[in-house]
Amino acid sequence: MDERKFAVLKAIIEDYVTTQEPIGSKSLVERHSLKVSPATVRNEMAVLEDEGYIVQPHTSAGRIPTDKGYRTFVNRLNEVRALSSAESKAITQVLQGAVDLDDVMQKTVKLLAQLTGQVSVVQYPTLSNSVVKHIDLIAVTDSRIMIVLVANSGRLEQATVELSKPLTLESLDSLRVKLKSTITDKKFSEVAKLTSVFSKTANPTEIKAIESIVDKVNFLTKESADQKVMVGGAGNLARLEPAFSKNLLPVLDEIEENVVVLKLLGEMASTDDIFVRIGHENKASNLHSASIVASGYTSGDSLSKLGIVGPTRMDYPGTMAAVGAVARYLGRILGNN
Amino acid sequence: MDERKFAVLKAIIEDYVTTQEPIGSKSLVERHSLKVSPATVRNEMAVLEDEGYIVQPHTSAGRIPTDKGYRTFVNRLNEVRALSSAESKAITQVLQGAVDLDDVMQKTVKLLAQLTGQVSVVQYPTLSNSVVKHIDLIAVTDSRIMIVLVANSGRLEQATVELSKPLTLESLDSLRVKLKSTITDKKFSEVAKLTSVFSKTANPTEIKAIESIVDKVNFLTKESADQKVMVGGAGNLARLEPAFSKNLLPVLDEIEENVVVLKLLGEMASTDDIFVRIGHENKASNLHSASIVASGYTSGDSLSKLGIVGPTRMDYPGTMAAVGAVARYLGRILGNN
DNA sequence: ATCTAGCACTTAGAGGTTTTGAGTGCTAAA
DNA sequence: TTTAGCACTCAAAACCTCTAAGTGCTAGAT
Repeated sequence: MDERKFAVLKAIIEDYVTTQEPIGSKSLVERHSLKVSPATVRNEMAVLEDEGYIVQPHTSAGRIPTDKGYRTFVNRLNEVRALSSAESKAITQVLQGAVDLDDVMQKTVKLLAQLTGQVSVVQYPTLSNSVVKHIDLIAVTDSRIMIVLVANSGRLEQATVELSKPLTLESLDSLRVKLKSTITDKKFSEVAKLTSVFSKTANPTEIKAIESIVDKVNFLTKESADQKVMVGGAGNLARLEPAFSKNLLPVLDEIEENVVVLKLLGEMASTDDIFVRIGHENKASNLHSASIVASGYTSGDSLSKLGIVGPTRMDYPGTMAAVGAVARYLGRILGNN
Repeated sequence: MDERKFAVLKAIIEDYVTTQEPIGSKSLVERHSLKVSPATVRNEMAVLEDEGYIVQPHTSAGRIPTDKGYRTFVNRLNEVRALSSAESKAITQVLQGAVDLDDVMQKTVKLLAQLTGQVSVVQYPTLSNSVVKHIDLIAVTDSRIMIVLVANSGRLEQATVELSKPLTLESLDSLRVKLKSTITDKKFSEVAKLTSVFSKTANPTEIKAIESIVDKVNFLTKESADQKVMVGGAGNLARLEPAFSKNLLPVLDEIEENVVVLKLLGEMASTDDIFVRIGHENKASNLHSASIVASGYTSGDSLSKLGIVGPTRMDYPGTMAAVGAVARYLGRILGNN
């Protein structure tokens, strides 16, 4: 595609994104300082339409971009726009103020939603490559044990176990010590293997209690525990056109279920590039009018993901810049460098 | 207000809530088995309008309830409708499956949103009356200390402290032991007082590190740490009329800030009755077309709150039943009886 | 003393028509 | 290759009419 055609496509996309209305040749020439006449632009537009980059909603209307149009536009954005200094300042300030991991995640998800005006999703740092930094068993009542597990990434997992018979403080202590020495500094993915010997060596009367505690520990360190995400800016949905949010509502409901989101994010490239999936590039048919902009972020040795979901008609450069910047800062904060 | 007038008001409210359209005398008589003619109903309606319980959007239209109308309707609901057995079964099943407090809160907020179809808010169990069950200091790296604090209610608080100079493992151990013995089984509200002596006795080279750790502990146990809520069902906003959600959007933004919600909930009666605030009964003017249904719930010795925000035109009996039931079950689950 | 049938009156909104204007494609000249 | 000019298209705005659901009032029925 030659330079001028692309300029026209770009202008159409930019105007359409802001006005949300089909763009005609005349207003295009006016708003952008293209140095040709509307008639020339019309000819270019006809070609662009033939080639599937734009369409006319009806004969006498202007043009709107197709998925293909957005795609080539995004592909040509060789370099991601830098955020304004105010924006990047905001990011650092907000994230710096966070006290713990949950707080960081919450602030991040909110930040992303505000910067982009879309629904945002942030995955917790994955555990599988993490190392157990600390484990503790706490008797909240005498038959209710709370397990606290801390990863070197700072992520904390907890669970409570309800025992059918109370466990004496002594055996809880001994179990704690044994667990601690066995799994501290080991990878999360190895924990289940390491604890498998526990049930054999235990005092028979306590075997059941110990088993259920160890089970829970294994559960917490299992892959599935990775599947944790935070969703934010759901209110932004209401700001968008009803037609769109209607489509997306079921998705949102599922988003709160985490599973779908993880699948979405999982499908994204696993590098820390910014990844964009536009309209029909999404497999799920209820996302055919939606785009996803995501990026990986690294914290220590784990790679996790974050991103936003919005209508295909969105400000890609701005959104990509925001997603990229937030991913970068988040990695920095978590990686502590 | 005599019996029949109330029956008419009630019928109008019920129909209006479902159809969302002004209700006329004829359709009223048809749908409800009032044993009088439309003309009679019309007379009653004229009186109800004079007294401010209902209004006509325009001369030739039916009537819609006013805030006052809803209010008297709600006040006459002397006994809260019981939930269907399917519903209460769902509640127990969902809540029983939760593994830890965060999970309980998240499931609760979601449940409430689904049952009522509104935006829901649940406050975490307050800490001020809780007792410290456990405290631990964990060196994530040598200059990064994580503090873990568990309340007898099962609520867990964490924070990380970044030290300017690393602390030796020995002094960390001694601090941990000292902290543990000082504040375990003490009320959260007393912690700050108890730790105030720490800075005097500490080894001068470590004084700064210890101070910042103790500071953080105090911060975690301070009242402000109480201010934690979870919001859910924001997607429901998009389902409601745009006119309404437009009004409520700024509120939702703030809701994510927690502060407003807490204020809202705080204003509610502190008993565990179900509390309803309708339209203009809300002080905030952007809530003038919204109603709040809330209830306190008790877990152990702490009283916290939960509720929903929706348009004035809502199914009060159903919503009140749901809020009440969820509050009751939540208290039961957390109180562990 | 109530209730109700009947009727004249009101009016938002549904349905239909006209007008407008932004946009197009094509042709022919620059 | 670009552009001015022009006939053509069509969604949406503006306007108009008519309908139907609703009302209040009056006078007769219970």
